[in-house]
Amino acid sequence: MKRNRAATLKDIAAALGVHSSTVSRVMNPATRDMVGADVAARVLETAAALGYRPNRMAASLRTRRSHTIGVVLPDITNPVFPPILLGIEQVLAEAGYVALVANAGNEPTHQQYVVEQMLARQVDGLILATVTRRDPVVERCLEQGVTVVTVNRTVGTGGTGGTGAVPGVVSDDKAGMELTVAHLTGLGHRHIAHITGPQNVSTGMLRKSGFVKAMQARGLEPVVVAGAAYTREAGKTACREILDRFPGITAVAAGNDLVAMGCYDALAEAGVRCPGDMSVVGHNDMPMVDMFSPPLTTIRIPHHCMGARAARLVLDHIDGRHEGSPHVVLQPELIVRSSTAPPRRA
Amino acid sequence: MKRNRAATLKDIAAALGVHSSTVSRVMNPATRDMVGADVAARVLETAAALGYRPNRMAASLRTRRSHTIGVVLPDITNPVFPPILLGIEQVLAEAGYVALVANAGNEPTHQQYVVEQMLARQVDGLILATVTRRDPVVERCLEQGVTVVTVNRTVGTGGTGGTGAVPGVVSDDKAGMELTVAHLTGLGHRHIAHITGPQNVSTGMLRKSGFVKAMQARGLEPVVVAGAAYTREAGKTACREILDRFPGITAVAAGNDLVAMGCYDALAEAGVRCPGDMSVVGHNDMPMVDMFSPPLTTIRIPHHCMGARAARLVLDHIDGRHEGSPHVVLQPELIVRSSTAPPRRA
DNA sequence: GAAAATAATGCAATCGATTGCATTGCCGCG
DNA sequence: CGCGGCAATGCAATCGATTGCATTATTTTC
Repeated sequence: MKRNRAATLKDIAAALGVHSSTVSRVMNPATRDMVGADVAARVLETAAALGYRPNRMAASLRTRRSHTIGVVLPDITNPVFPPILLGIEQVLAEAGYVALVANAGNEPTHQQYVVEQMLARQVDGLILATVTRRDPVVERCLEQGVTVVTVNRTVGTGGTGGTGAVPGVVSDDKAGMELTVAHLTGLGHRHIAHITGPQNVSTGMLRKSGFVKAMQARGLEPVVVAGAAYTREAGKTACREILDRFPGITAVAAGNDLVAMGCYDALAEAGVRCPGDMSVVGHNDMPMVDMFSPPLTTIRIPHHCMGARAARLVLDHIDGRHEGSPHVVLQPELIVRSSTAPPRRA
Repeated sequence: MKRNRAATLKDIAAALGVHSSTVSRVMNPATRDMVGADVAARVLETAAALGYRPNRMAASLRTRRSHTIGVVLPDITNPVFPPILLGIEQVLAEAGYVALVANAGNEPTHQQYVVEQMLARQVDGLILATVTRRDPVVERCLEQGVTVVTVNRTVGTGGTGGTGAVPGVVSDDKAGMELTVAHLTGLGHRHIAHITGPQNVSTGMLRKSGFVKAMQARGLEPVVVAGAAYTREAGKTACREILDRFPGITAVAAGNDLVAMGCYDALAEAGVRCPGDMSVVGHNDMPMVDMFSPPLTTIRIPHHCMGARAARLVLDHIDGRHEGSPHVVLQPELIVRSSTAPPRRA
């Protein structure tokens, strides 16, 4: 029958006949040497004996530092996010921080609600994977001086790098499309279509403009079909449209892997063979796309690294280290598998 | 140039010439009617004007309720966990709670560390997806009277239901194997092997014993091969072993879908065709297994529901509602796709 | 040997919200 | 008219840890 209240600084202090402030100093390694070595030793000892665990909430209230970072995702079920989250957590953990994670969907009002909840819990910063090019949530955070970093996507229309107003870590989406087009034209394709992602998010816009630019640089006509969303369903619909309206097309550059999956669905339905009759390239290199039939050729993005860098960015910002560029652009890589082949008649 | 400190109860109180306790009562809907309607209205009004956001940390310190639940996962990168997390979050959000999520791997010392971090942040309860049948982390939590619920796995060896000492939400693993064996024998298979998961976790043990029981009930010889882990690599190794040591086997019941993926690898390598020469059944129905070649026949587990029920269980426990059984066993479902077929010569 | 510097520790306010209890004012009822 | 009772609000302690300042005890220095 033990005490059921957890031990506090005061309990330890009382047990040793010292003041709680002394115990506090011992507990913090940075101030430990302010107190005598013998006392410190005894404090540590009884702290262990009592199973003392500091109440970080109380500390946070006083210091205004919660050592907690809010991570806002649109949908953890999308396989690109788990590796990002993993990277974030590893870096945070090393620094003694933890992540408050929430799925906020795509609705700004709900996203705002989620962010409010996090702010009410005094998070020291936010990592947003939900941002649109012009994002009301980000704007509110900026107004209030909240530290915020974007990941995977960026705010602003700008070039590859974004506006710079909000730090962020992204893949070089334009470069990714250049790789895609280079690969496809290298195989002999000349009639290539791109199924876009949503144009209100940076990835959707940059991949599209990257595609157009890469095609034009080769003197080819870019065919662009709008995808309604980054989903399998949207990919299927868009691919059907290509099959109907652009019979000459021999290759599809999908906005991402989910969209590519939808292409597979549409092609199978229409009896068009991949890669025999139609090549498909994805974007993201989600786990398991190598198991598909055929294994998907796609653009690999360093997701884990992306999360890690984003976490480092927030932590740096919190500690006042505004070192280097606030914007990190990672280079993607082409992974050639079996969904691409030379066009039937070159 | 506004104030940079966030508005507090006192600020509102000062602005209206009332006491902060009055403001506090207005802010809490439950105590709102203790104060005059006119005053309440004015308080609400200036709170909005000042952009007041309650500091939940301060409230938590006083009330000893953080409205935060710790969720401990072995690896968010495993596709079974995101839907569970989604289910958890939805239920928590409805109740005004948020989730503190951490990947803790499989090492008990690191898991313990992660749990300590969460406890230090005063989580109101824990949902553990990491538990082994005899779990040191759970035992420590129990000692300290921490509310804990397991999900996906359960502690204890017991029957399907587990020991009952720790509430948990699981799929009926034995029933899942019964479905698998019934399906396979229904196709005409008589020589079936099972690649187990780790035997120190409940799913590994229950699926194995479920398999053995289902086979014996049909008078068939159960062939069991130990898988080193729930990974693609372990599945590949174990499947090779089956090919080598048990040439008569015509079907494999894999411990989970990742293991089934490994089987695909081993079969492809050995030039054994699936489902022609060898049928494969998975377990979990991870997203995208329908894209595999061939699409995987597997056991579907209601992951989302599992997470939701687990969250409800913690919340009930926190609110002192120990209603109903602390153990929830969900029924799995067989999803027949194309990795299973009658054996070559029945 | 006395003054000054230094080390070790105690004191008390503070962070922001909550809540049991005390106080004030008003109303109704006999 | 006076008192019980109720409604509305103020008061102050509290949650647990942190930290600037004050107070001792100890050492150094001249």
